[in-house]
Amino acid sequence: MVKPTVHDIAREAGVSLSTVDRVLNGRADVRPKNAERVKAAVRKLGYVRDTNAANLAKQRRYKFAFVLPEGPNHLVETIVAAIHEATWAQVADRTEFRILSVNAADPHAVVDNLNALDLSSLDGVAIMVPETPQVRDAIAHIKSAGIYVVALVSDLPNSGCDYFAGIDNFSAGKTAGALLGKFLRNETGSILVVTNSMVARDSIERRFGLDEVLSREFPLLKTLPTIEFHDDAERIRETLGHAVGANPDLKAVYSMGSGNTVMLDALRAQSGVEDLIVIAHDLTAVTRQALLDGELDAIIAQNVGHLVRSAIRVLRAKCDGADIYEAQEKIRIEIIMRENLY
Amino acid sequence: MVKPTVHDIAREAGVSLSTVDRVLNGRADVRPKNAERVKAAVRKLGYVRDTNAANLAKQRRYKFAFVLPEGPNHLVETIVAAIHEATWAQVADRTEFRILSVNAADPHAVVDNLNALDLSSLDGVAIMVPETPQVRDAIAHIKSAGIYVVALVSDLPNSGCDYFAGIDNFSAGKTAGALLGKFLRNETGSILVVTNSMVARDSIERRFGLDEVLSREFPLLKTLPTIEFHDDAERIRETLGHAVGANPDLKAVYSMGSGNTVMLDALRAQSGVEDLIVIAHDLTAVTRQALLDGELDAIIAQNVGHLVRSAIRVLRAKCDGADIYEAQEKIRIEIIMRENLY
DNA sequence: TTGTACGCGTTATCAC
DNA sequence: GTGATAACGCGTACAA
Repeated sequence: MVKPTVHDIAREAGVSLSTVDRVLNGRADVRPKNAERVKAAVRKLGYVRDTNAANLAKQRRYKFAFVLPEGPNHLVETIVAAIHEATWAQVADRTEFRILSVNAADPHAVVDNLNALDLSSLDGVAIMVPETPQVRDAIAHIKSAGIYVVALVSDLPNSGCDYFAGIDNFSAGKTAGALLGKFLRNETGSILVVTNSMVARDSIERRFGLDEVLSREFPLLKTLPTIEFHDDAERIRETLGHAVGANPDLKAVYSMGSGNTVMLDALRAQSGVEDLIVIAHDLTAVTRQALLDGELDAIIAQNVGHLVRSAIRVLRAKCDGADIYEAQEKIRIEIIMRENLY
Repeated sequence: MVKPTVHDIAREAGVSLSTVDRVLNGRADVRPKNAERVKAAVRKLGYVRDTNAANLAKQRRYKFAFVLPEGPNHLVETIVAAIHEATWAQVADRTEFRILSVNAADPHAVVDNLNALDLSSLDGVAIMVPETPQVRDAIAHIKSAGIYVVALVSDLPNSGCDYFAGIDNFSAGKTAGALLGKFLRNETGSILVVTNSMVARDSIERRFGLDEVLSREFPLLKTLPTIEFHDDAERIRETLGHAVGANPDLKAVYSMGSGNTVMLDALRAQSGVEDLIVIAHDLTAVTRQALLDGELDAIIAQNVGHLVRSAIRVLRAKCDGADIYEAQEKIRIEIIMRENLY
């Protein structure tokens, strides 16, 4: 039992190769009778297209773009590194990438960049920006050109994307909560929650998840209001000092998003915090080192290499009209401690 | 800048296509001078063989075998499921699998099965059995037939395998230790360590890792001697009862390997263990449910789907003489709680 | 609708 | 040893 080819289909259906091709790819009108015979032959022989042979014949090149937030951001840097690394891997075969840096904080700049994409030379885009009405419109425009769109890291639930590659941030927050709860079992105290900015929906969702778990399962622990420090090192330092002073029962710090560097700096400069449990998000050079040094107790992360490869595979699958192998593409919420650091 | 083809190489080197082919595939003797010119052209143009086109031309079929322990074992069942699932994925393109169940506890049976493999119709094997001198010899025999061998789940460090797909069990034990230590921070007490059998090197390595971390970082916690219960539900029940009675300071149970079902059953039947921290290995139907029910606090696992796909990719890369994309193939030690269960 | 050249690397002939 | 040539596998695309 060998795999049937288009030739087998043509013979079985009693038509020419080209007719088979037209039916399979919907290129032009085929007499209904013939079309039906082709489809019957496909079913009967169990034909499945050999994507590699097709790509060879078509000299197919997949052209994808990544739209990422600009500015100093460790997570984005690891994503860029992963894209470059993937270039050498099997997943990126016949694939070329363009990386676009946009000022994610400025919706207009984002939209301008999205609209400036040369849609005629593009098959798919992976986008990592916050969802705004303007972004939604820009994505609708991109999609109307027949280009596939994948949301990366941050979901864009109302933009009609073809896929979301990333973790469920609500669950990520719940994971942090469960971890804090178990690390502090039987203890009473408060938890300081910090983030760079609550504008990103990620942080909001994580905060919800955190509170949900803590209030339901660990009522002895109290979360303090979220502190946003907007890239202001001074501010986080002051806030931390104040929080330590005002909350003698402070037991932990949860850093929900970017800005781990300043948070860790502030922690180092502060006295009386040696026993604090500290949990942060994202595995980067900074958090990795902090984990090794014992400054962080655990990191909640998503595997960035996997994330990028997954986005690429999904975009390719969409282009090929192929099924997505869900089990492989699922991005997991990872808990990383010093001992299982990779 | 397009990808160079064999034709480009021939032109650049000033030789014929046939000579290029002879050099690239080592088919026949080529005058050293010409061979060098071909190699220089390959380097200069950055030629990389298009594996897909080559496989198409060769009508390549990869034939792999998985050798797995027989008998009731949830981990193995999930591996088998993952193999079947991978059959439908891109990684398994042009690939066919044979699954061999062997009585892993009987070295002779294992070797008989390995020796019974039809080496002439095989390109690679993934093997999951304990290492014994007999197994080592059998693997040497397989390798001498030019077949690639990957150790799966359990490393076979002295058998000259081409690769090990699995986690470092020493680190896995350390991870469990760190988790227990942090879950029980500031507490004094003892930890019950159970496994089905300490014969498997996995359990031994995990135990070492556990003790290493606990003794170095969490001296307040004491580990009890490992209890092996050899598939004996009665035994684990008795042992647990005894341990609870003899150690009023018992704080946690760590299940190092297979046999989670009986361990959990015993725990359910035992009174006075509601506050115990329980950590187990491997994500299976049983441990998943126990996690959801709150009977387990955390699971240390490896992603079985990833493990299987990785073994397949590595075997294929070996067959193709291609590089292995290490970052993708690394199997991570996962910490799974109810909140980040997938 | 059909025929056939094409893309890529491989394999086999037959000549020099 | 080396070169020229053709056929092959698969799906595609353009001329006829």
